[in-house]
Amino acid sequence: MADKRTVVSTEHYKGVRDFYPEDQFIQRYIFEHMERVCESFGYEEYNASILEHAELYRSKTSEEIVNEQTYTFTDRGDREVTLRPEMTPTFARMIAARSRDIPLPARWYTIANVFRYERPQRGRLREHWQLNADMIGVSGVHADAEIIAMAHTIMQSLGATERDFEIRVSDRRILDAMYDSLGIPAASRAETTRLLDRREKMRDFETVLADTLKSSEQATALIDLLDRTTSTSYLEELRVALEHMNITNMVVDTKITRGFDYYTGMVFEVFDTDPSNRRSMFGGGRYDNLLTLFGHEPVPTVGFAMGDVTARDFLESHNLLPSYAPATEVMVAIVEASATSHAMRLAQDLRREDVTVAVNFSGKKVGDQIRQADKMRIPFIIAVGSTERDTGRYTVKNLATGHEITLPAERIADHLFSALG
RNA sequence: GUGCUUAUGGUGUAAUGGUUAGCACUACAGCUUGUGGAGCUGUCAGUUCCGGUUCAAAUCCGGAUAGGCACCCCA
Repeated sequence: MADKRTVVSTEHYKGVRDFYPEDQFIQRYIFEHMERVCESFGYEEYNASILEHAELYRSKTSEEIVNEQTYTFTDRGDREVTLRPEMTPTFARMIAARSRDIPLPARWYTIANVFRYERPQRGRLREHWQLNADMIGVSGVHADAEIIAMAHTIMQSLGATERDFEIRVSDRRILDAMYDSLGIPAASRAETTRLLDRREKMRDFETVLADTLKSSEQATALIDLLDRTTSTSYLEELRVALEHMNITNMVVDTKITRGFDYYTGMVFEVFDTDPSNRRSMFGGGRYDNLLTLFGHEPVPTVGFAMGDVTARDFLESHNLLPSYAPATEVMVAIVEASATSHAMRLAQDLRREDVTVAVNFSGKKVGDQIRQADKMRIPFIIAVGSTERDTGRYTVKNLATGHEITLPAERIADHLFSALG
């Protein structure tokens, strides 16, 4: 054994994950469903570097997030660089940079990894992947409905039914109207909104709110207004639009605010209805002013983001995770070293017919090679030795059923595809 | 950043402060020259790290590190 002091740790960095093949399989399963749904709604895929100028996040996000919750460093050319903590500013930047060339409305999506420097806990890591889907250039209830419909369709494509989750919807304009009518100054509105976002988790909510507003009368009046507001005509229009698309698990919940300053209209969050995991999984909303950050005129935009960690937790708790299957369909077992070249040639011929083939060079006994294929859950095995080389006929064994069939090389691929469905 | 809690072979676990730290799985080798999933045998491999208390520490104490949970904050 090597000297302990010189050995490098096999542990991954704090708050990030290794994706072993079984993990990556699930990751890919989730991503493929997201991609398929987005593209079925006419969304185009885009991407960008994880590195951004730090200033991109300074103006629109709070001080604490930039200073304490991002990975920011100075590069060798004295530039402040940040590992993207979210995708929306990058999306807005890309649109603003080419706004003359991009026909609006545009529908874009990406599945990107984002980073935040904080203490990891359940559902919150330092790196996670999230789907971001945004429609830019259209305002109104039908665009809002489409975004919610995509979130809904993704949940269904992953196996969830409407009983498994609910879509809680509100509208930032409800709050704005209340702030106006109560004469709450612009300066304390953002903080008040963030406070409302945490309302359900707080015990002394009313006291803190009165403190923030510096007026217990205003606090009481605001709470009273909120509690009496069950819906708005806009949200009811939205409900109708969703019901036309057979989406019936929307509920109006004026307590949904989504903490961020940039939302300007509809906001929503998707909740798990399982009593043991009754929490917000992901959400989104309308933000019509983000392009002004780049000196651009406002452009109406609505979007949402869905993270892989919460998606995986949801699938796990609802027993919806797929069971692992490798991409490899066939293992070619070499039973005599003299047949190795012949086995590799066979594998190459099968690959040309779109069969995925791994050749086993271990030199172990056939039984052990079969055992390994079975353990790796490879469905078929073909043993190749001098007999096969000389006759040109191969025995294909289905490891799940034990069934064997002997065929000439050119008929193997067809047999496999019909057996695999 | 704060608090609570946990840490034993690769994995999962066991061990009143007192034998050589036990068991299962995995891996590897063999019983077994071309058809497996079983069985048997054997091998590799562990008390996270640093310090303290004690005749004696996996076990008690302090610190570090890492994981989990909650707070803070929420993209």
